[in-house]
Amino acid sequence: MFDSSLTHIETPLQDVVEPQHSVQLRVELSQLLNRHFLHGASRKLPAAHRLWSEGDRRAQVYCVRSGALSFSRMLPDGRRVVIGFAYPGDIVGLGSEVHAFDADAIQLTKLDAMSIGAVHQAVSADPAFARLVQAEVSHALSSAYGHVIVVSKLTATERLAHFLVELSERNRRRGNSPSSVLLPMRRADIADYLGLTIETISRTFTTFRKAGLIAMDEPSVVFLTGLRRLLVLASGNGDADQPVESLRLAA
Amino acid sequence: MFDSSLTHIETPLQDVVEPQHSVQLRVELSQLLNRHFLHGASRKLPAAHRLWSEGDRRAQVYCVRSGALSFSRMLPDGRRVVIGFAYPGDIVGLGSEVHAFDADAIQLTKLDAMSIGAVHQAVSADPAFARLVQAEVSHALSSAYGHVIVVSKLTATERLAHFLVELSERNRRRGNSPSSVLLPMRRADIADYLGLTIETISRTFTTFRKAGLIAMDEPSVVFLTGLRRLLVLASGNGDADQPVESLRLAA
DNA sequence: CGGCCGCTTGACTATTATCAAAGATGGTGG
DNA sequence: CCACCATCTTTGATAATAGTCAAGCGGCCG
Repeated sequence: MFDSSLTHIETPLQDVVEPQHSVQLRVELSQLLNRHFLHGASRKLPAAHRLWSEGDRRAQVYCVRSGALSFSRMLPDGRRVVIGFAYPGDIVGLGSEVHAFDADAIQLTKLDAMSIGAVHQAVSADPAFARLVQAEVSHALSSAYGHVIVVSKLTATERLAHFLVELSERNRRRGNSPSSVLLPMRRADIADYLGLTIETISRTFTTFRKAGLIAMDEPSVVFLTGLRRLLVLASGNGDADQPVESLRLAA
Repeated sequence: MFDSSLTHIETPLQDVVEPQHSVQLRVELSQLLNRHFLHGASRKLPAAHRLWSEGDRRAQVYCVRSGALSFSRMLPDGRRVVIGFAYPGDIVGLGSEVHAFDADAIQLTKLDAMSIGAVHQAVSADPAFARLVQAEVSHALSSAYGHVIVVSKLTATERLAHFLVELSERNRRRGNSPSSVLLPMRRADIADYLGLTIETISRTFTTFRKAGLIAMDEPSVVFLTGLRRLLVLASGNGDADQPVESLRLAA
């Protein structure tokens, strides 16, 4: 039981952010979360409020019920790096005893909390929950690796395409439409997540819009009208294909 | 035992690549490795040879005895991303059932192998080994997070400083001198690791040399003559201090 | 000895950051 | 209820960092 728990770590096929929960695991998920988190304390965190700070000792593990969180870190000179986001259904606070990043609500966010002790108990008592926990840790690892690729080699265009595809994939896995995504975070968060500036983010959105890849009425709702081409961009197919060609022409 | 194993994950204080093995853990380490890896098959991998490829199913877990490995991934258009390196004492192959990256020897590398089954057994039988495994996974996670920061926000100068400091810290933890580092990998590997080009790496080395931060006789041996200033650069203290000032003047 | 590979350096280009300012949007107080 | 203010987003002009293209140097191995 123990042996398999640590080593039986499933890795996503691609540099995708979401855990590739198999269908069965996905089915189990809501029951599991309810079983273990419902009896924990519930918490409501207003937008821009901090759940924990870098250096804090972890006291609770949370399940995001609604809203969204950002994980970020401040460099000494004020530059900020956003490591990732958490959305409803995600379990956050696993992986380290001392938090390595700040966690902030980017919207009004509802969380269910479990104490560390309760997590320990649940892990030993419930193999399915143990798998869930391990899947979350594994997911975090492959997500981080994927993100390294995105920020170290992709162009601004490719990074934003990747970001949108990431959210689209998440929607699809959740049974929602993959052809539109909600952006609960501000442009600054996206910029700091992708290693770019808000101006570049904004300009790239405009480029995408003019190229017919997306449509936006409000900044926080994006319709992926050219999902196929976005996918090509997101995977880093550089200059090999025509989609980029047409994009350059349109830009 | 099981409960603590997954959640009792120690995280490095900083965005450093090496696990912050406490003194006691470090002391245990050699015994542990010998106990569990000595009876496994030993393997000698020539430079530039591949240990595993992306997509391969994991069959073995290895302990690096000598030499060095690189973990990398190829983008569709030929761009390469180096995710990290492994040096003697590192345990590699944990964390996912299907390898997410290629593993290549960058030197003649000696490895001791354990089958997955043996790892499972050892984890359940030996709590200390379980801690070691969990420390490696935890280390990989925080290492990946730290690397995201490096490649997403730091300048070329800061990235290379960070890289050198990383290796210096490793030396110090191992009881070796922190004031010089060996670079077993080629410039191309460093470039792909830091998200830069070989030309930029080379130029930055030259800048460091002219600024008195380092000294080099051969490309693979670097004396960190200005370790203090390198540390400041590595932490991303941007333009706040004088070290960068003097560096700009010297460049 | 010669060719190959890796490192360094130079000239130029290009992508993205920076600086600046003008619309939107949303919330608050008069 | 409307006006004002703050905040966020978009757009424009310019600058800087790193990339690209190209060539020369040096060591190592056949």
